[in-house]
Amino acid sequence: MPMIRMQPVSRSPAITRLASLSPLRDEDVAALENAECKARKFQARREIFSEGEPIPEPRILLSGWACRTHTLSDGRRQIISLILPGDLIGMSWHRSARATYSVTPLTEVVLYPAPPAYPGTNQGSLAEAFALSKAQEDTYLMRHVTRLGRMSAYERLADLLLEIFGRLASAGLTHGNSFQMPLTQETLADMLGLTNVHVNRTIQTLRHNGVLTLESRRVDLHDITALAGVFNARRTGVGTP
Amino acid sequence: MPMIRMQPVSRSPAITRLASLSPLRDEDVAALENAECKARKFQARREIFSEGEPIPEPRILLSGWACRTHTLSDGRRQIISLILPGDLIGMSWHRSARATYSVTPLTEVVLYPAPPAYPGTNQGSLAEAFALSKAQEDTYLMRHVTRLGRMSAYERLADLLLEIFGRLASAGLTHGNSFQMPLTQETLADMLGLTNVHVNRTIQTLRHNGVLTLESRRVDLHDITALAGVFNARRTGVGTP
DNA sequence: CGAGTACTTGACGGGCGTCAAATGATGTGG
DNA sequence: CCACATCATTTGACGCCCGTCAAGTACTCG
Repeated sequence: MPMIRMQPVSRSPAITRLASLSPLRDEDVAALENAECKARKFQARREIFSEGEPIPEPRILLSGWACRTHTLSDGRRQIISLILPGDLIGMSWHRSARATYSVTPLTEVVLYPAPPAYPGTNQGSLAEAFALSKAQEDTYLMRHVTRLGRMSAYERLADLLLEIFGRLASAGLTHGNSFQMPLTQETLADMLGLTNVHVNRTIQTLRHNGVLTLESRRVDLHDITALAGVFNARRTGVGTP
Repeated sequence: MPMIRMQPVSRSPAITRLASLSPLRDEDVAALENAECKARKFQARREIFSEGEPIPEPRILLSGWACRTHTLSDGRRQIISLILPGDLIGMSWHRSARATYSVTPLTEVVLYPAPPAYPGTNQGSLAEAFALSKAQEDTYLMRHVTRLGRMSAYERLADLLLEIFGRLASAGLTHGNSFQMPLTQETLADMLGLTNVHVNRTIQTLRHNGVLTLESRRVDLHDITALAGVFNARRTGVGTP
């Protein structure tokens, strides 16, 4: 039998995820793997950079989970977006702009500098992957707005878990219908605009309805296609109903 | 007395706003004014483009108000962001990406093509203004998430009006503490994740508390500095409290 | 002048916040 | 290896903010 050329299984989740956006050339993969020697580790809850500071050089999240947060003067905290392996940190439209959010690891994380393939400079496949990653990020942010503005607690949680599942799947971090989720219920509450108590009750309901299993930081979504159907956006495009 | 060189008062709000981001050279202003001959008018509520469609060429909003919206399959509608004079429409990280939102005029609007000064290609002041505009847009989107996730109806409304005031001010569209706001209470509700009924009650309370006057589409914020103080973000940057 | 749209107000109910406490998990030091 | 502190999860009681339903009042426009 002839040998079949396969994706190396050793490829990191971060690279898997970027390659899912735009098929990477060997040189791109090499550039990414090269940069990994400059990887740096950050502890959970120790802010990587904070609101008001200049945004540091663009980096890629190699492993672990992080988030962008915004905190009001009285301490209320809102998680703006999740940052998962393969996501970009600190790549913005304007280099010298100051951060209007903080980036905080939710677990121990490893970051490394993004190879210089900024979108627009050339049209290599890595630049394309970066551009698509940012475009996707915008989309998730907008979905998050809809989630917070127009969904019930029950829907918010289900919708968020679906998003996380999809994102982790593109990094090869899911197994069947399940994945590891290192978020406390308090963190989920800060994402979803709820309290930890109500997140807990909502999880109970989801469990009771057979939608998911959630134990020891592992989520199993029992019927992903059914769930996904519930949240499909209308695509009519004929003005307000 | 010697003549003093002044900004031409005839400058459009859109150009005023872009110039506030990065001081524009005469040639940039000329390019913008040139493009105005290709301006096109859109009626209120007639979608400019819709979710799922490819994003058309980048344009600038010259006059009127528009918004990005997302509609769930059961008709619930969320306004993702406001688009005001001088804002960019359809400029994204990835040209070929499809829209995950619709753009709808809230009033009659006039758009015209953005001169080809895409961020990154050159570092002219117009490209800088565009990049800063997009960065600002991201910031507003993130503030919107915090608003929806962590603020009461009363705070959401006050905070939104403050944002609108600031944005209109940079376009020269405010007069003292007041501005024209062509939004119905239903539209405000769709922005703030509330119902029109509750928006109405909340406005009553704001009026009663002497925070604002709002009649015949004109808003007057009575104490802007006091209001702004309430919503200042904490800037400690020393981890979670 | 009638129809449509936006604003206003009331009554009522439910989803979610708040407060409090119990139980379980995790980790740390002696 | 166990005592103990800390943190996360769970559950209950209670109340308020905001949604829902409904009706009535302005305002605009053909």
